Amino acid sequence: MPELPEVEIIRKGLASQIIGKEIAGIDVNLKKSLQGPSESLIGRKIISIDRRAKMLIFNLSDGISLLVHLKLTGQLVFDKKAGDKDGRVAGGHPSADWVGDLPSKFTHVVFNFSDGSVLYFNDLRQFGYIKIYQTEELKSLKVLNDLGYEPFDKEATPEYLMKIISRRPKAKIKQLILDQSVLAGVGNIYADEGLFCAGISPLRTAKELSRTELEQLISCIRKVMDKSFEFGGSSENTFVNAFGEKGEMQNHFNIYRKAGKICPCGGKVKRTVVGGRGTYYCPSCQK
DNA sequence: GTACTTGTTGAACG
DNA sequence: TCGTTCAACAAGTA
Repeated sequence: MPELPEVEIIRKGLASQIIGKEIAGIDVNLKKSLQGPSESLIGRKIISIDRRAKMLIFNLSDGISLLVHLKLTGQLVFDKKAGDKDGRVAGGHPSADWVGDLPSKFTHVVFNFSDGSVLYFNDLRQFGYIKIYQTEELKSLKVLNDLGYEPFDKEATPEYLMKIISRRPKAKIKQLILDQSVLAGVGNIYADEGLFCAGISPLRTAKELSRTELEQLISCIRKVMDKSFEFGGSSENTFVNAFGEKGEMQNHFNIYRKAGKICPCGGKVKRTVVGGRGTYYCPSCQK
């Protein structure tokens, strides 16, 4: 499930390949996966790719933008040549090809570029989407405007969090950092890993945290995300980069999905539920 | 066969 | 109006 680091990895990978390419044709196999007048995209070029939280924004020529959310199982995979997955490997990377032949039965949208290359949108659980907008419309789009600062923004400070906490005195710290209007781009994995790194229990009421603890937490979320960039993202579920390759971060989790395992501190990792989400923590070193 | 998982939205509630 | 809780979405995995 792509969170901020994974989406950023996809953004970089795609940007290195498809900037300047012209859309020659589009196959829409599942209507809800591509919302809007798809025929209006024909002939447009990809100008740039931005990321906001866990969303990607493709800016096309003539003031059109695509807003892409991969949700739980969405994938964007680029092939240099349609029907030839050897063309998927860029820069000599060995193919950890886990996606297999494309299109597959989970390929819902296919962008065919004028040079014969292809971009596949695959989504096993069909929660993800690509929406077509006028670039201008994005400024007033609720899903974008409601987002809080990202963990790497300089505005993401303990004071920023304290201000939010004062409005939400009952919220548990994990619920707050998972809330996209608080820290945009943080998902379940990096919330748990960040809290573990900071030695803070996900069950703590946010209001009880000191300024120092909040500072530690922010720096820890950055640290685990940085680590994920290094390892090419987490592929615990269905994440692959733009070339269909898995990341390695899941082999370096300290706490996520480790219920019953022994924590480096010697304690036993527990699973519980916070805000309706599976939550992993070590009661002996997270206070 | 059944429970569970996951991010986000939207509805219902106080 | 605001915060909080919870169902809904899909489909594979345990």
